[in-house]
Amino acid sequence: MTKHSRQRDAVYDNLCLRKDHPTAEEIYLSLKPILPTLSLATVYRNLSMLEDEGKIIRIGSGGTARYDADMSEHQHLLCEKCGKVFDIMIKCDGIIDKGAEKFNGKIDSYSVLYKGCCSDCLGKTNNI
Amino acid sequence: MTKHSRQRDAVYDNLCLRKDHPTAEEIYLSLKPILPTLSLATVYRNLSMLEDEGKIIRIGSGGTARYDADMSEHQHLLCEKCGKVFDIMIKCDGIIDKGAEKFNGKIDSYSVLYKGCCSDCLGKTNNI
DNA sequence: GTCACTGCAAACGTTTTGCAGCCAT
DNA sequence: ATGGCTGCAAAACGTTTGCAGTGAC
Repeated sequence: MTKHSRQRDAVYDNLCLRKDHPTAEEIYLSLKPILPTLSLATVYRNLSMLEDEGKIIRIGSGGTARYDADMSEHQHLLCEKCGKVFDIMIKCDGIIDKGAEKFNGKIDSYSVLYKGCCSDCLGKTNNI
Repeated sequence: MTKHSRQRDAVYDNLCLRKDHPTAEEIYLSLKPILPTLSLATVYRNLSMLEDEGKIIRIGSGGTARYDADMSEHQHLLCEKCGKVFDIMIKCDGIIDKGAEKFNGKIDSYSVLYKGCCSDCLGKTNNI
């Protein structure tokens, strides 16, 4: 069914190598010099496929979607000043059981999104 | 500064009365019969204002934003079959401290988004 | 009377889709 | 040679904005 393509591999490899949590367009811009004919639509298509395959996750933090190829259990923090997303490497043991006690259905997964301010932005003027 | 308006009160009241977590358009459609001249842009503008005032929260569950006027501490579950959002009334004590231990910045808030299947959808055929 | 508010329409940014051609299998 | 993939352009989608006019204070 699924064939390989230079473009799909490039999108996945690019995401694996980066520690930030790029948007589709950031991936596109980063690959464009290497694959000059690459189209943004192809990046979107491949990101969806990779997400469906469970190889990457989409972080829906509000407006623009960001992506992450690190599938180990961890959570994210959204810096409300600069909009960047940071990893928080914690496991929340028991949080699914806790939720299941109060919910009359099946819980498959959870994700925690913290909001706050990253250390870079804290360092800059605390004023407006 | 902030004046009252029939439209803003209507949006807020509508959201308070509903137990589902409507989108902006669902609120708009529900108010249109009562306020026939109401515009979708006004609903969006008022939802943003109410959010800024801290009277409602926006649930960013992926594509379309949903809103909730219940400001008590609770979390949400997104049913992956029907797309509805359900309340899960739990407090995750200590989860901010836990995150703060692993993050070099300031954490203001957290939200947990569970994914799974609601009891209604579980009841229906488990097949595709 | 002032100024925040509304309605409308047009603009916006992100994401999806239709299509003809291409390339991996 | 098949059919999943690509690039392009256009469309779709949710949301925001500019503007002239209205209504709350």
